Amino acid sequence: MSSAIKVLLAEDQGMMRGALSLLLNLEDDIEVVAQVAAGDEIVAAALAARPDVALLDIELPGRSGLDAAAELRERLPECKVLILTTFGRPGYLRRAMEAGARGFLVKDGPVEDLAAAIRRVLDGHRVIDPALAAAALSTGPSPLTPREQDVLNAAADGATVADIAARVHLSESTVRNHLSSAIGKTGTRNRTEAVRTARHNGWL
Amino acid sequence: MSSAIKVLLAEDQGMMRGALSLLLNLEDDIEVVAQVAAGDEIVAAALAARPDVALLDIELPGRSGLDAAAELRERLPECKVLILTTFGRPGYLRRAMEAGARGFLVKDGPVEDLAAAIRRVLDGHRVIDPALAAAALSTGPSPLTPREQDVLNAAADGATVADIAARVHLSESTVRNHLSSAIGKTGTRNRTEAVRTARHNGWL
DNA sequence: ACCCGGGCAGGACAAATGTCACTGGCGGAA
DNA sequence: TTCCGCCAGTGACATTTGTCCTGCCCGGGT
Repeated sequence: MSSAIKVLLAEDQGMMRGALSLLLNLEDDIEVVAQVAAGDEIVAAALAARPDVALLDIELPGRSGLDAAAELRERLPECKVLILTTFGRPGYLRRAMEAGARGFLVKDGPVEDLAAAIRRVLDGHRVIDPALAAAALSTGPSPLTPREQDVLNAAADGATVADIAARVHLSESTVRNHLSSAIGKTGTRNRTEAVRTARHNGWL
Repeated sequence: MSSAIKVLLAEDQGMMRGALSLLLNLEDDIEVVAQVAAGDEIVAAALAARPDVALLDIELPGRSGLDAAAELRERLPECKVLILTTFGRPGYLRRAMEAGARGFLVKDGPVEDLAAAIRRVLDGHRVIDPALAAAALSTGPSPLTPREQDVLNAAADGATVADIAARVHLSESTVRNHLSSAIGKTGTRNRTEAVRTARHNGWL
């Protein structure tokens, strides 16, 4: 093989990262040329290593993999992005596509899928679980406005209205209104349930 | 090698399970003789395959790995249990030790640790991250009574007092009392925070 | 025998939460 | 321009939540 496929691997869990890296290197047409554990290291590492494919987790410390994917499209368009995530949330898939990702894998499927997906993506194909795609389409895009997302995020760990207001720099009244609106849009009964379903749909 | 170390692997995430399995099988003194994805399949698989070491995740569908570990000690005492978990919660470590586990690994560390830990555990040693052990000791055991844990669990997804009362078969008054008590013991301000810190400490 | 912790339950009360109506500013689309 | 959605804020209101106090039952330990 004159030129192996160069892969960048972004994954925070050490054991997972190490195992995937070893595994991919066993394939004789794939070479892991960079590994990072944090989202804010992705772009710099990619610019240095010039991978053909970037294999990105979404939930990473420092910066979301989706975020990094969007910047990669600008700065290194020849690098194809393949998202590899624990959760097949409809909103994640939608945002991944909007960020220019070429494929979307969940960490459930068999490992064999991984190398195959990398090759298919490099060939210009898209790799998406059909069931997941259907779910994403049926769920529709997020109904939450940016502020509502902010407030829900701030409310996620049990903060009081006063806490949230301080964190987001809003009046308590406004926070209450945004929370109420988010509860309404998610069809739930309180902020905790609202956070739950928003998370479940990948809206946060 | 006349007799390789026989390992049972319990892990719900398909990609992780596959990768670890392949990886361990690369070691010429280790053989993965059984793989399960659910907690309630562990004991049956172990009785059938008679592994030397059981590598168990904690958070599994069907049944907790800690639970299964306790039963394994009864039914297959010659099989050493090694816990492999995402979260190094103090309470998890404590419960793992009480369930008779011989080792406790978090999925962060390097993959190389894994095979080494398996060999050490088989040799009769215990494998525990010293920092984690210190945290477990300093945090102390769970202050929550069984009922308080039930109620917190039922409250975790945003259920109202009425919902919880119905789920746990208690009066609303009693639920409020248990919640208030749990909030006090965790040093928090509301049920959401109480659930958070109880989870964080591995008390649920 | 006693006390004590856990469990269960009810009532009363203050505080936090969720809802609603209404105001106004802003920017984009028709 | 007018309309509409998002944003920000206020005030009033009903509901929920959290706290505290009371009482009772039980089982284990001293």
